[in-house]
Amino acid sequence: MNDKNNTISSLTYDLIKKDIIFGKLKPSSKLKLDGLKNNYNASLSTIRETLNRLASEGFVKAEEQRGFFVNSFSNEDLIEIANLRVLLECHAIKLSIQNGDTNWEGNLVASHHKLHLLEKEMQKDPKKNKEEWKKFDWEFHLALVSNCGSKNLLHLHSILYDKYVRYQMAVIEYRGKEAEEEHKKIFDAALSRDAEGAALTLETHIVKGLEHTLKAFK
Amino acid sequence: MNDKNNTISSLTYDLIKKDIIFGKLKPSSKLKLDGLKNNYNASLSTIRETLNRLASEGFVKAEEQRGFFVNSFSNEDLIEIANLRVLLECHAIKLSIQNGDTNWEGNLVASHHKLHLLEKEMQKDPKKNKEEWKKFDWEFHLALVSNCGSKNLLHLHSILYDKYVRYQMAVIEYRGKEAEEEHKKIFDAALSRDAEGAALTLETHIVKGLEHTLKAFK
DNA sequence: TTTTATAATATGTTATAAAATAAAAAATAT
DNA sequence: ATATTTTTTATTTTATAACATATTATAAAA
Repeated sequence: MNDKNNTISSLTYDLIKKDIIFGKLKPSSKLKLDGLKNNYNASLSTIRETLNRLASEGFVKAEEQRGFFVNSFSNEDLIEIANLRVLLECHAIKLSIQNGDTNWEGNLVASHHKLHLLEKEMQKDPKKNKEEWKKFDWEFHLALVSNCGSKNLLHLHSILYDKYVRYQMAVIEYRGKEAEEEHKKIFDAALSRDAEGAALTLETHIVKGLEHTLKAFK
Repeated sequence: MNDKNNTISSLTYDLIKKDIIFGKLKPSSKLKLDGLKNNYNASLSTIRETLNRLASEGFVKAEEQRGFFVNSFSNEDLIEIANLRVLLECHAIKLSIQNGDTNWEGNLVASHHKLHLLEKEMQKDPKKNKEEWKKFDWEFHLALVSNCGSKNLLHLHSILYDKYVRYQMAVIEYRGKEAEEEHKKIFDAALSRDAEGAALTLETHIVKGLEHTLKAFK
């Protein structure tokens, strides 16, 4: 998401997207234009613009003449998203590590450190601060792939990440220590420029997360 | 693109997208709201909705307070798109072949046959009917991957295909006999359920197309 | 080159109308 | 009497137009 919101449109977009990802707007629920108009303080056209954008990214489903709905949850969808994330993110991390420079490395160290600190806190208080966790987890995963050299790839990846995380946010339990160790392993492999190793660990990381979320849904 | 256009919005979307892909709306050109409003017979809000959708798919670039532009061409962008297409389409074709059933096979035979007929015509008259060629080429490539079992993957693939083809459409020369033979090879491999072989030939097919387009741009 | 004035354009809201869908009520058949 | 269909009513989406404001682009002057 953009740091600055110069326009009401981009602000509304960020707000609604966030509310979808964090479950304030529930899966499958109807997004009534008039309601949104009031809740987000924007005009009808602005709301429609926003929903159209979110629909083409796949957070919202647009049914012609019937309106907009928050995209529903399903096991198949989650599995698809996780698999795609594996495909793209593992590809990207390999490229990124191969191209990696000092700047990239510095950024990576910083983001892992911040994530690590938060994860330690979360082991005391597991349901604390989902938003903050999402931010740091994202920044770490972004740092890993940021040097892949493909804007198109990074863009697709960021959307898939958000879709994946929406499912995670719907689950109560934090995966905890296990995920933390995986992060550390990926981090170490990346620093030692072990592209294959990093990609493999990243894959298990995502797949384990998938399994954890699937289990919680059943 | 949708078969039916129940709403002005979806019609306008199809028309503008088509005009971008086939170069009627030139890369980097400004998309003035008032102009589009008149050319596509839609209201301002409808035009803005459309452009927002196209922007989040990456056909249009939205610059806040400055308006909308047709996404520009660059070698890097084309290379990124081709590489992503390889990554996704080769992954999808392998899954699709593994899952392939009779229905899939029938559809594949039909679409390859139609493409083949058109390609023979195009060898006589190479710059004929780009739109039709795009349609049949798309239907063949879609048939190949259609059984991959992932809606999310198919959706991403369709967008990448369109982006890739936009570059191809900007090039005068048709690649001809070479591309035709590659299609045949992919087709044969798919029918004999040789997933790896099909994926490898598909990769060369896309990469050769990339090289051809890059050469034409220089 | 910088500043100022003007024109053009994008952004945003409101009001309004038409078309389609959804919900409720009435009528028909089982 | 219950279930199903049809009709009516209400709600909602889609679409346009008119309008106000803010920003950017252009041209002229300092």
